[in-house]
Amino acid sequence: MSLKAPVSARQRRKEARPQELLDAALELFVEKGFSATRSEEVAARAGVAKGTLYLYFPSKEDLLKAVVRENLGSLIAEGADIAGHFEGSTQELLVLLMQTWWERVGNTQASGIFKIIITEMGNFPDFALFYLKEVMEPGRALFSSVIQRGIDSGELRPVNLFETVHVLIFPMLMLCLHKHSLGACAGMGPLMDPHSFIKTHVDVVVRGLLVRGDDDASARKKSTKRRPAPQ
Amino acid sequence: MSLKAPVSARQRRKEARPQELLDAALELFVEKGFSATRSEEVAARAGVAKGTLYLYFPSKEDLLKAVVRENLGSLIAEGADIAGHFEGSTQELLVLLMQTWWERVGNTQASGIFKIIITEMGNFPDFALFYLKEVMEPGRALFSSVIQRGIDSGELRPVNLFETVHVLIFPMLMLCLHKHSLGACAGMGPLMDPHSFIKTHVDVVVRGLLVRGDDDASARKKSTKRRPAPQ
Amino acid sequence: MSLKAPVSARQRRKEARPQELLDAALELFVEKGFSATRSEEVAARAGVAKGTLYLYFPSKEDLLKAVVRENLGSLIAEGADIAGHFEGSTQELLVLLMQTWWERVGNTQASGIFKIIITEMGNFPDFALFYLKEVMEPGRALFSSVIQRGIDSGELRPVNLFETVHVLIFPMLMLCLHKHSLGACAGMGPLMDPHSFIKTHVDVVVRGLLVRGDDDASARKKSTKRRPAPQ
Amino acid sequence: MSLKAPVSARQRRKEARPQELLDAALELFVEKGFSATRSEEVAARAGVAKGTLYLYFPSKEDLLKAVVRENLGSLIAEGADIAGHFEGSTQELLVLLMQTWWERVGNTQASGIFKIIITEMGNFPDFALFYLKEVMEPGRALFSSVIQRGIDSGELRPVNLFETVHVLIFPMLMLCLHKHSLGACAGMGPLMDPHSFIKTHVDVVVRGLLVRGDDDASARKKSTKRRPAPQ
DNA sequence: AATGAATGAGTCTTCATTCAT
DNA sequence: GATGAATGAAGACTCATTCAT
Repeated sequence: MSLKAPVSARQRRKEARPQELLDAALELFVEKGFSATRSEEVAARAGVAKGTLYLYFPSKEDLLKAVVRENLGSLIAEGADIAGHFEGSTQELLVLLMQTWWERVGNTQASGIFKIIITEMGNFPDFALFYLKEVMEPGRALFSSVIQRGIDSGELRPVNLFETVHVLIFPMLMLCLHKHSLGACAGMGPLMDPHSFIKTHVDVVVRGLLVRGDDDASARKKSTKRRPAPQ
Repeated sequence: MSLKAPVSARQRRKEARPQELLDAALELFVEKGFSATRSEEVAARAGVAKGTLYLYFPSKEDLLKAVVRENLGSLIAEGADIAGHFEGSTQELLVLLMQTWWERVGNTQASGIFKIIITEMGNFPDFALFYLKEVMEPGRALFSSVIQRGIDSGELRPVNLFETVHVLIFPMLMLCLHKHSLGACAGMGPLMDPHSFIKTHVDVVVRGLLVRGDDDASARKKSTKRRPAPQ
Repeated sequence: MSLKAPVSARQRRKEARPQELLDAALELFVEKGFSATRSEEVAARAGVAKGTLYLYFPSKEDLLKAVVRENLGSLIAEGADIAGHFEGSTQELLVLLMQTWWERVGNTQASGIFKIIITEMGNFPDFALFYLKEVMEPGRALFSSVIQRGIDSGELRPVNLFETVHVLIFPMLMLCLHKHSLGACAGMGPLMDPHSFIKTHVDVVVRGLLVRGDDDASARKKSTKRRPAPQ
Repeated sequence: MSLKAPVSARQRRKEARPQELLDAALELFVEKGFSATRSEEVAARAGVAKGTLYLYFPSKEDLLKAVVRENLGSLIAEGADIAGHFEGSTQELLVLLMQTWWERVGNTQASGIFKIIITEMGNFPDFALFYLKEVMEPGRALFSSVIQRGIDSGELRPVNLFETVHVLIFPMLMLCLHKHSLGACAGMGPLMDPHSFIKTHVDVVVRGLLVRGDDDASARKKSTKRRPAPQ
C-alpha cells in the first residue's frame, strides 16, 4: 500500500516484547518471590494480556529460567576485561572493579537476580550448576587472579585465595540482597550509601591484605604505577 | 509411689507439637520458600496430619510469623553477654563472637531464618520492623561497641562504624545464605570450611582496622591484656 | 462406702444429657441452619465436650432427626384434646386453640422446628413424610373438624375446608418463622404482640366464615352455648 | 454491510453468565440451603466450570448477596403501581394484587427467595435491614394503604392496620415457602391450587373485614365502581 | 462415661494454562 | 499476533468423626 515502513511500530513492539516481559518478571520475582508472583501480574506489568506471555515463554517456569539466564550472562565479563587492561595498584583495581560492578549490576534491576538465585536454587537445581559455571567460577577466577597478582607483585601478603575472594565478594552480594529486602521497605532506617560502603569495604579488606609494615596504603592510592619494590 | 509426673505419651506429644511444627516449617520454608511450601508438607514432616497443624497455628501465615519470632528472638543476646565479659583483644573478641555465633546459629537450622527474612520481608512488611528492631539494631549496636572499644584502646584506627560493622557482618550472613542455597545442592564443588573462613575473614578485616604501623597483630594475639599504649 | 445414693448427681446429669443436647441442637439449628452449625458448637452449648455428643447420637444427621422427632411429636395432641371437650362457640374454640398452641409451642424453643422443617425437608426427604403424617395430617384434621362443626351447627357458612384450614394455620406458622428470622435480629422495628395478632387473625377469619347476615359475631363471643339455629 | 451486531457467541455468553449463575444459585440455595450448596454445583448447574463462577462473583457469600438483591429488588413496585391505578372495590383490588403477585413472583423461581431470607437472615444480619427496608416496609405500606382506602370508603370496618396487613400477607409467604419445602417433595399428597387458595384466602379475610351487615360482598364482586354508599 | 487431640475427606478459592475470537 | 474468557488441578483450611487416655 504505502512504501514499505522500515520497521512498523507493531513490529518494534513485537521485538521488544520478550525483553519487556523479562524485565517485568525480574522485578516481580525479586519483589514477591517466584511462587508468589502470578503470571498475570507479569503480563500486566509488561503491558500485555495474560495470553501474550505464553506466546513468548511456554510456562512460568521457563520464564524464570530465561530471567536467570538473561541476567546472569554477562555479570563477570566486563570485570575480566577491566582487570586485563588495568595498570594501577591492586587496591585501585579492586575499588574500580567493585564500583564498576555496582554501577553496571548492583545499581540495576539485575541486582535482584541474586535474591532469585538464593531463593530458587533449591527448587530448580539446574540453577546451581548454571550459577556455579557462569558466575561463581568466573567470579572467583577473576578475583583470585587479581589477588594473586597483588601477591606476586609483593603488594599483598600470601593468603588463602579461595577464602579471601569470598571476603571480598560476600559483602557485595549482601549489598544487593539488602537493597531488595530491607532496602525495599520504605522508611526502614538509615540505609548505607553503596559507593561509600564499597570504598570502606575494599579499603579495610585491602589494608588487611597488605604485606606487613605496608602502612601507608592510602598514600599510594593515587599512583597509576605498580608499587615499586621496597629498597 | 514416687513423684513421677503422670504425663501421658499423648500429653507429652501435645506439648512438643508446636516446636516440632516450627522446626518442620523452618526447614521447608528455607528449602523451598514460603509460598512453594504446602501446609500439608509441613504437617507431614512434623509427623502429623494436615488438620493437626491448624490446631496449633491458625494459618500458614501465622506459622511463618511464629517461625520468624521463634528463631530471631535471642540471636544477639548471647553475643552481647560474651562481649560484656570479655577481657582480651578486640581481634580475639571478634573471632570469639563470630565462631560462637556460628556454632549457635550458623551451624544450626536457625541459620535458615535469614533466607526467609530476605525472601519474605517484601511480602510481610511487619517482618522488616521486627527484624530491624530485634536483630539489626542490637546486632549493629553490639559490633559497633566492640569496634569502638578497639578504637578507644588504640588497637584499631578510627573508622566509619556503621559501614565497618557491615563489612564484618555481611560475610557471616552470606555464609548462612550460601549454606542454604548452593550449599544445599549436592556435589556443588568445594564448599568452604566455615570455621576456617571465619578465621580468615576476621583476620583480614581486623588487620585492615589496626592502627597504621601496627604490623604485628598476630604477634599480640595471645595476650589477654589490652594493648599497651605505644610509648 | 456410703449408703447408696438414690441417684448420684452424675447419674442425674447422664440421664439429662440427651435432652440437653437436643435442646442445644434445636437452638443452633434454628439460629444458623443445620449445615452451618458445627457439632462442636452443639456440644459446647450443652456444656459437654465434642466427643460426648457422639456417645448419645451416632452422627450430626441423627441428631437432627432426633431433634425433629422430639419436637414434632406432640404438637397437635393437646389441641385435639381441647377441641374434643370444648363446649363454646367455634370462634371461641379457635381462639382458644390458637392461643393455647402459641403458649405451648409458638412461644417455646420448639417453635423453631418449623424453620428447620422448611429448610431441611429438601435435604432429608423422609422429613416430608414424617411431617405430613405427624403434623400436617393431624393438624388439618383437627381444624377441619372444628370448622366442619361450625358449619354443621350453622355458625359458619360452607367453605372449602382444605383451603380454609390453611388460611387459619399459615399465619400461625409464619408467626413462628418470623420470630426466628427477623424477630431474632435485634432492633428490627416494631414486632407484633403475638397474642394480639392471633386475636385479630382469628377474629378476622372467623368473621369471614360466619354465615351471611350474621353480623354480630362479637356480641355472642361470651356465650358458652352453641348458637341456636335461626328459626 | 448491514448493522448486524457483531457480538460473537462468546460475547453473548459472557453477558448472560451473571444471570445464569444467579439463577442457578437461587435454585440451589432454595433447594438445599446456602451452606449445603457447594459452589461447584452452582457452576455446574449454570453449565460452567468451578473457576468461572469466581470470574463473576468474588465469593460464594457475595453470590448469595447478589441473589438476594437481584430477587428482592422490585417485588413491591408493580403492586404499588396496580394499586395506584385501580378503580374497583377493595376486595377486587386485593384479589388482583395477590393474583398478580403470585403470577409475577410466587409462581416464579423468585418465590424461593423467601426461604433464603428466612433461613439466612440470622447468618447475614445485613439481609435483615435490606429486607425490612426494601420489602417489608414497602409491602406493609402498600397493603396498609389499600385497607385504609377500604376503611375510608366505608367498605371495610376499622381495624388494626399493622396486624391485619400480616393476616393478608403471611399466608402468601407461606404459600411460597410451602411450594419450596413440602411442595418440592414428590408425591406429597394433595397440593393446593394456588389461585384457588388465594381466592379463598382473600375472600375469607375481606369478608372478615367488611362492615357489619355487609353480607353480600360476593354479589358486588363484578362491579368496577366503588361500592355505593348504602342508602 | 467423658474428654479433646488427631485425623482426613471435603469445600472454597486461586491461578497457570489453553484456545476461540 | 493479541486477547481474555474459560478451565480444572492444586492448595489452604474446616469440621464430622474417632479413639487413646
